[in-house]
Amino acid sequence: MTNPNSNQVRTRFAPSPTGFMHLGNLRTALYAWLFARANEGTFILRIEDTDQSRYVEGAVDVILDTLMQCGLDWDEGPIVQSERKDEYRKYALELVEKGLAYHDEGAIRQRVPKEGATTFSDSIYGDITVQNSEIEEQVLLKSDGMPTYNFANVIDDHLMGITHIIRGNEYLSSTPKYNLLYEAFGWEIPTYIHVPQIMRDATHKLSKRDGDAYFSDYVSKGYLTPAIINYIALLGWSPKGELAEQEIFTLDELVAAFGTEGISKSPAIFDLEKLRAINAEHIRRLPLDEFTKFARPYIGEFDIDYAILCAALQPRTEVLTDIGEQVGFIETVGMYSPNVYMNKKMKTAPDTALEALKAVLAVLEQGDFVKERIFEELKAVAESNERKVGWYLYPLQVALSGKTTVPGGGLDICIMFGKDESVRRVKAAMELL
RNA sequence: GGCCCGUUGGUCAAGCGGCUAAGAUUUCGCCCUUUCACGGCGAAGACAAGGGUUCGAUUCCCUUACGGGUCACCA
Repeated sequence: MTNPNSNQVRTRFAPSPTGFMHLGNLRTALYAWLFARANEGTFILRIEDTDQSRYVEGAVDVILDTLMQCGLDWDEGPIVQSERKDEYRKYALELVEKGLAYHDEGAIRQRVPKEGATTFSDSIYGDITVQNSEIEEQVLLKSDGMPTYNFANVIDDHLMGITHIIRGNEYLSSTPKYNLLYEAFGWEIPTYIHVPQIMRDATHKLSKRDGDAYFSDYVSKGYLTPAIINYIALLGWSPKGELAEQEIFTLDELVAAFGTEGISKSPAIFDLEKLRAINAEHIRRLPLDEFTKFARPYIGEFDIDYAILCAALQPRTEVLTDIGEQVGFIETVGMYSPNVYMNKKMKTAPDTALEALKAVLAVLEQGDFVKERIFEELKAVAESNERKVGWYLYPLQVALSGKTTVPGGGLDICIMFGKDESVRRVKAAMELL
């Protein structure tokens, strides 16, 4: 594989192809990638498929596609463990020869000293000591010839020259076993970086059965990939120093800010509200044409001014799926109660609407159909009657949409529709009054 | 249950022996405003409990409580 002698940082992401991409796994991949990139190191992808019974067709593609979509490019791999059976067998037999492992019912087990203790050091949790009597003599090579995760992991991490092992802290308690293995082979022990878990609530992990644990779930729910990455980066890690206040990050900014000092020891609860807020901020920061590209599929095809609509939609969209409901009035006004004309602040009511719409219609029909002109003239009308423009514009909004709230002002959607459609809708609304 | 790990507002979190204990989000006010948003300003809300150590503990140590992880020929 590669020379294990280089001093360069080498990290890896080593998922099992068992289904969709879990957010916890994705975050681990993100940290490993960030650490490699932040240190100008190498990021390696390895597929841990030593349990054939758990293999899911297409799962490897999901892993590759997700990483690519997220911008987590790998420099080496994917290395597939099931293709390397002979390698593991060789090392297992070497241990047997040294007397550090033994055959047991077709499998090969690690021999663990009965006495003494094993101490390992973790960058996040510090030194952890475990009595050897607590460590079980685990299987290294299964009777089907495949290595166990624990064994293949050590062999591959060494052979691939991994310098920093970044993984979930569910592996914390099996780490002494790895050290014993490294020592048995006389290999250098890598730096361990165990990261805390992502929880659904105080007592449950974010798990598959909740239907909200997978990356793809959130993409289909209208979240932007960079926002998801941004959010999960912050689950268990926070920037230090001058960047401590920053919360919105692009992937490049994360690379610049990332460091293991910022990784937390305690688990983090996944909070949908916060994800929404971060997603909303990412949406607001999009250039209008970018936002328009994302928004178009949620709007549909109409003869309207999309630039006006999308500009109005952008600050009002927290997740892309918010859009549909906001634009429903474009296709058709639908039924609505006259009470919709009631607005305390604008001092409008069903019985003031007709007079307002008459005045509006006159202004709409007479001159150029541009926002500034229409607004100025309506304002003049309003002032001469000692009223606010809203007294006219709010009824216009209702006439055009049948809604109490729309994206943008009444005049904005009027321009968005254009003269013909607007006049048609205003007249239709007046018929109902 | 044994072993290991953790515990700052509802949530994410800063803090690393001396602070009126940051910030974000959420909620609620006010301002801006052609609705609603966005934006601006403000408010509410936290060191799990008890012992030590110390002139002084959110910070260090111990105990308890609570939570999590792990004890597979799964990863």
